Amino acid sequence: MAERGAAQSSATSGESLLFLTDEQLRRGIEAMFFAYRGFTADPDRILENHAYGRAHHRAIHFINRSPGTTVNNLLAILGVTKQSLNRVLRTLVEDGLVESRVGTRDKRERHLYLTDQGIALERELSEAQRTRMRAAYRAAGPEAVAGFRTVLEQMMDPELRRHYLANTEAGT
Amino acid sequence: MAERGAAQSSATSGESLLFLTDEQLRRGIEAMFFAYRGFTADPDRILENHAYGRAHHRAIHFINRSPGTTVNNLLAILGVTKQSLNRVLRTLVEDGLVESRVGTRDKRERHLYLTDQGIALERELSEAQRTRMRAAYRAAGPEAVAGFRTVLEQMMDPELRRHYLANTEAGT
DNA sequence: CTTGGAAAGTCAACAAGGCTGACATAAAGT
DNA sequence: ACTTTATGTCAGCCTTGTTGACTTTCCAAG
Repeated sequence: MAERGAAQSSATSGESLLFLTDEQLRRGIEAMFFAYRGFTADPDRILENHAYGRAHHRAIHFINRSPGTTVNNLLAILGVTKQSLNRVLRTLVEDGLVESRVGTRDKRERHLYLTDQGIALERELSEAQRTRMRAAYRAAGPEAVAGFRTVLEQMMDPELRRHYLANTEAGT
Repeated sequence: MAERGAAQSSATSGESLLFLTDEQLRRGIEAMFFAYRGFTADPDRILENHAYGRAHHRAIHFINRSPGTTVNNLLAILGVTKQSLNRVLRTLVEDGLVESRVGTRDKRERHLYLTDQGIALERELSEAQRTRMRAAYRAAGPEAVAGFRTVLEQMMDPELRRHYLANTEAGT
């Protein structure tokens, strides 16, 4: 009962729009919630042993993706304040996981690189995450994976979608 | 360069396993990251106006999904400590969005219900979230949506998958 | 060459929302 | 009667986000 809204138009159109009912949308919302929990669970466990948090993981991930990226660029991707990011970067630099090099062209900029130690932690974290993702992909099959990626891309803010698409092959 | 691991077996097997390469997995990981940001962006904006946070949203969502649910049940779904959840529930009850009724069969239990005011906020939040999800679903199409849901379900911890599957039609 | 503004860093203070540990109460179960 | 379960609460801690103010560095335009 009480399934209003988009569901109604399914009779209007030729094709079935049942996948747009509020009920189906609610299912999708909960799927995102529960899946994201699984998505972060493995890295979170590893980070505990290193006295780091999810914020450190994010920084490490994107520095690894685009070595030499600037702080400003990272800020745009992560969407936090520079104070927040700086606190995380400082501990990573102090602990010898990240190197911050003054820019050659523009010496105001700091270019960020993972050290060997940083690379090691990145591997540990991303391998755990990939293992879960790989199992999910394998179980779901290639067509499901294509749909998965399509829907996720559509859910992004346009601003962030740029960052997602930006590294199709080059950045690594 | 340097695309090792699962990619290799693509030649071994008959079907293409290119969707299991580390590069494709990394893309999926970033898709989850950026999409989840979009997923929470709209409700977060609304919550700010009401001086609530994401934790309140989660509680409201699952109480709405399963009216009369107990505190213990909510704890299992949300995966936080009772102290953490209690802090959130207390403010929601004080503000008149949630009603906590002593159980009839077992008087130790508290059954949680949204008040009219709580229902109003839930609508506002979920409608914002559904609007984005609906746009993404519509743009991606039904087959992509099916794949999306399949992969997400595979990514969940088995324990949480139970809660996801538990309310196929009944709970609402 | 000076000056305006951008990029980056820092300090202080605060809030949300996690956590642990300890303890209280009521009710159910044995 | 005793134990276990469900819930609530107090105190204190941590991470990670926030704002605001301020400094340093340095490019670039006047």
